[in-house]
Amino acid sequence: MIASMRRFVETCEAVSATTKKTEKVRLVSKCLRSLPVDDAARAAIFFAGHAFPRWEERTLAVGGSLIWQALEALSGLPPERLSQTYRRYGDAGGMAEEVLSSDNPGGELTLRDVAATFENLAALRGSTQKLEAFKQLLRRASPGEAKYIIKIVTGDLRIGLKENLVEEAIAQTFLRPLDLVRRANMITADVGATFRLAAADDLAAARLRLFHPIGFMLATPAETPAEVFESFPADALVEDKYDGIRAQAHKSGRTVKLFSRTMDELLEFPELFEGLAALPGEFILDGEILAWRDAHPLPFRELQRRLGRKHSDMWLLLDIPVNFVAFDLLYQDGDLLLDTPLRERQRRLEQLLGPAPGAHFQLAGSQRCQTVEELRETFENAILRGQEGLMAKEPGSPSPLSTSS
DNA sequence: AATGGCTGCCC
DNA sequence: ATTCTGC
DNA sequence: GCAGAATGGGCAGCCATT
Repeated sequence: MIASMRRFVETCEAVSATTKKTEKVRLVSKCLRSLPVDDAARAAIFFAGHAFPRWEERTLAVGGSLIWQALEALSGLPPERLSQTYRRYGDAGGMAEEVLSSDNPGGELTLRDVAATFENLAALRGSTQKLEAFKQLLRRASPGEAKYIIKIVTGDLRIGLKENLVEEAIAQTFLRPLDLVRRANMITADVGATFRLAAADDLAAARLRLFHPIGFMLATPAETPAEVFESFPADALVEDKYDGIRAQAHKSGRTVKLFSRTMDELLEFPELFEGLAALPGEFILDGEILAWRDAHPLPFRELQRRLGRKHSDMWLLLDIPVNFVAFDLLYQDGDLLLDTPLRERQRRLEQLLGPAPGAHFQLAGSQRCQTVEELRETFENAILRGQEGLMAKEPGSPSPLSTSS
């Protein structure tokens, strides 16, 4: 019985060695199948290049510098040699594998060990403590294991495998419909949890939890109005493309939480909470937070100054006012609306916000365009109003496929 | 107390 | 976020 | 056309150093 971390590394190497997606999926599936459920769930997260489930806010705060220091200490090599090796790989993981002692057979580490060390690293304070703990982990690892530990720490395996393919591997492992797997993963935002649900044949039971962010629908760019109509032949619903911060608003009772696209809680905009709390019922809104003054959006740069602050500064709060522009309704009073046509979601959204959304709130004005000329005009108009571009959506689409132009 | 490096997170 | 690349 | 890889700018907080 080989230790689970070694199996993980062998699979990564094999995945890296092929360019075929189906082969990658097969390899990952085989690995997941061979592991006990707890380990497989951890492996699924690691395969996706994450140290923790996506919805979690914990971070390791171990970056290039700390990795460098650890490798310098463990290899005993001079910085020039390290730089040389780094340049050859362009990747700290690859560098580690070459630079660390190949006398170290490793092979004893389990995925559980690695996960436990990540927990520890996240909990430790200060780079000094983190460096020590990190070096200890690498000392227990073979060069190959160190390579992938570092890749996970830097948040990217770079072996042509992303969470998308891990979802496919999960579907294949248990012969579940891929849609169901993707849906469960969107709801849980935790590919390890998704693995468990699939293993238990319980994917359909994945339940939305308010105040746990769900996956965001991302946009794909389009160059011209004509391209938009290639995607949506009939007609398109068009909104301004806002240059702000994408945010998901969860509300139930008097409780309100905002989440960023990376599923971190946004605490920097307290003036938005009251208005959201005052709206009726339970819901999840999708929208954009904009710096906004005198009926005009401010440049993103302004808004950015309010980001990342632990304590909201009253001056800044007055200096850079914000609005929440709602453009979608993903959940309302027990109904998950992911499969509901956009028209219907927008109808419910309008209803929810009412004719006069409170201060700090706007409903994204969506306009229907049926010809290329119409769309071109709307686009030019948007630019004149200081917008970045347009978002185009298909009225009947369940999940908003969006474009800018 | 001030500075600068590092890290993370927005786009 | 954008841009590039390989399939 | 797509998914994945590679890259960039700018901000704030935290920690180590001085």
